[in-house]
Amino acid sequence: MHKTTADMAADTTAGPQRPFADALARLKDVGLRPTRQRLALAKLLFDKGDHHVTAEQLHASARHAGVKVSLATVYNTLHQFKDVGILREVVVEPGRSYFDTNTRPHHHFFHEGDGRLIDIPNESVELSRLPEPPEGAEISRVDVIIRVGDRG
Amino acid sequence: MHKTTADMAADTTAGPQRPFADALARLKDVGLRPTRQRLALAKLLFDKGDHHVTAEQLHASARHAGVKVSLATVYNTLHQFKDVGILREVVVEPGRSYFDTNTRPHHHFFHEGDGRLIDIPNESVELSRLPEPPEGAEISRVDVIIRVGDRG
DNA sequence: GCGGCAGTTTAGAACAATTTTAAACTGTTG
DNA sequence: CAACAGTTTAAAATTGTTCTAAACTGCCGC
Repeated sequence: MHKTTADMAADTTAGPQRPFADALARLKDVGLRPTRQRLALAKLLFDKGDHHVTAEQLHASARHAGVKVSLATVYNTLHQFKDVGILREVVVEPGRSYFDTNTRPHHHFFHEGDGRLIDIPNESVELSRLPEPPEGAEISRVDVIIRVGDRG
Repeated sequence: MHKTTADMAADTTAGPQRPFADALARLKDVGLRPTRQRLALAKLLFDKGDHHVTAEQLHASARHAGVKVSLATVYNTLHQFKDVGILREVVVEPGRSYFDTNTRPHHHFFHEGDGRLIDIPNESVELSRLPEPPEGAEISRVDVIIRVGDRG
């Protein structure tokens, strides 16, 4: 009836880019138990290059791909992946979170018209002066968000 | 019973910094009818230097100051002020919007521990290289958000 | 001053995104 | 393969925000 975890791990016909084993390895690496839903979500997230998704979008593509997973689990999983550092959260719009599979240092264009988020490679932005952080605090990350609109 | 708008305009005992007339003038400038609640909110926002508030916080300080205003009106007013450019919206946390009374170009520290937002003067950040915006789009704003946490 | 209408305010309902809850399920370990 | 911790789930709860329809209030002209 259901595919077992072993069945899925054996399935090499799956992703267009990276083989399934990578998702398994990745989960083991970060110490998350490789369950059926985590493996499936990891595959959807990491088997097709850098991109951005909302929880709703990932849930939709999972169901679309025939994966039975609840929205709550998608939220849980996204946050776990973020906590262990294989995913990064980007906040650009009030009331909606995007998750970015690119965890290398980089920045973003945000298109205010259609809400699309586009990666900017780190080297394309040069920050030649930064202020001192407030007393007792240290910088954890610098986000540059370039908001764009359609040319008038 | 109630103070009239004229009564409020005549009240010079009010704000610690700028006189009330400024809020009135500001509203007239941007073409918003100076109602009792808009005047009171403008005073709370602009009479005490640059700062950041959420809708809930502004609502709380209004009621604390004895101003009778609904949360819906606070939201409406914040958005109107933003639309006419005397307020700016800053998005740093999923599910919560901050409004900034400083509309000059500048950036922010965001303290991940306590959710506090701190202004960074424009000159303290130098962006010496920026990428080309995507085809057909133009840059409307560049936000630099420096996320900080307590030193470990 | 006063009538009246457009612009405002409001309480409360409605909404959307996200989180929590408590119970059922499943990987792993012995 | 039993058992327990970790995981998933549907459903309810929460949170922040927006909408709605009705009541109210600045302001203009007389």
